Amino acid sequence: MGEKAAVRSRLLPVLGEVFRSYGYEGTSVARMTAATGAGKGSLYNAFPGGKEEMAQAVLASIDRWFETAIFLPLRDEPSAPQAIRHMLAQVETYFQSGQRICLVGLFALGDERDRFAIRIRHYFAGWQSALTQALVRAGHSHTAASTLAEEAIASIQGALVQARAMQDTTLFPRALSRLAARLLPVSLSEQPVTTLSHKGE
Amino acid sequence: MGEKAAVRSRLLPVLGEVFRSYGYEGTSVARMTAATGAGKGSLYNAFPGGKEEMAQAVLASIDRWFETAIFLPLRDEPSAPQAIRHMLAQVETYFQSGQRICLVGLFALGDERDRFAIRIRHYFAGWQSALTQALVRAGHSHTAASTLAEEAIASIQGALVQARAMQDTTLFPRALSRLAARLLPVSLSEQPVTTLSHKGE
DNA sequence: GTCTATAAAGCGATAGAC
DNA sequence: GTCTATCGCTTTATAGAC
Repeated sequence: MGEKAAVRSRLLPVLGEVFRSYGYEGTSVARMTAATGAGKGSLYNAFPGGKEEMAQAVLASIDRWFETAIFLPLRDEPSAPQAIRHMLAQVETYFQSGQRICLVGLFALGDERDRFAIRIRHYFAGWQSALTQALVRAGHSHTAASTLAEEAIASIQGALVQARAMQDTTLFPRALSRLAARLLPVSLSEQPVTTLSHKGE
Repeated sequence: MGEKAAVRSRLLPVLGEVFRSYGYEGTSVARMTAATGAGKGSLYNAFPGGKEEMAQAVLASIDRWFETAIFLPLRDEPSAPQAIRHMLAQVETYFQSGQRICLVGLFALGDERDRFAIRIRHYFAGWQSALTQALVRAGHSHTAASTLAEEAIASIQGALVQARAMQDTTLFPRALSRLAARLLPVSLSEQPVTTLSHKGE
């Protein structure tokens, strides 16, 4: 069982990229074997539930990554502005300046929303909640913070759609730097966002 | 030929909703026949290029609708604020308060982006250009208007993703009313956009 | 012009050799 | 545990009756 879990976690990142590239319906087992190098037998041994279990596991691993890398710092980091800057830097890296899409957002738009509703909702709600907390600690009222968080998440998701539609690699970083200006107090947002690579949590 | 075009335009709206519901890969000919009531023969008679031609035609019809209903007023309406209010009202209706997704945005995120790149880009670029023109007429500098237009389109696309992810029907109208506050001068934005319950932030 | 029957290919998933 | 062969089933697309 421990061995199976090791194989799963080795396959998960690759499977994630396949789902990202082709969507849920467009991802075939043939494409998975091509991308992972593993045979059908290995894939079904690691994920007896087949394609659906693979997608569920991929979504869960994405959720875990965001939880530890972004949400947790947003909730716990003593300096709220630093946590927010950290979020923006992590988001820029994770989405590769807009050249990598958000799989959760893709599934949210499609028919897959119903199948993966709980995980999709959990991801967006977790982000909203964590960012709201950071904004409250940064001095905003709760209602203002909640609104601002909602706007920020929509801006990120929208910029990912827009950047891919326009095939403009400058668009997503531009959206993030505007976001920095809106989320951070003026005196603090003067530090450039993109260049500060992981100031830590 | 004229008859064929009539059949096409009768089928297009239904095919559009099927693509919206199931995505490009998820849309099968069987689902099309079920939704339209037409047999496979009729579908392939109207669209000899099959599924791809159908999707191209759907995207073209969406683009035409936005062009006449939204982009053209944004460019030509003498009162720029009125054109912008008109845009927001049309967007709210078209996307059914966020319960209907943007097919162009869905295709932009997926693998379909490459196949339909020109049309997808044309849709987003046309919107960006028309809204920028309206904002310039409303008194913004060209660079400010361009930035604001980019932000507005991202906010709309992002709010559609977010609304579906959270399954929250109040989210999209809320995003639109915030947008009204940002795009319109204060004195003019006091007029309600639709029946908006939120006066802004 | 619209239908049904059918073809050829690909799909997810399983079985069984090793 | 990993592979290949294979099973049903569905897919897109075509052919031909009407």
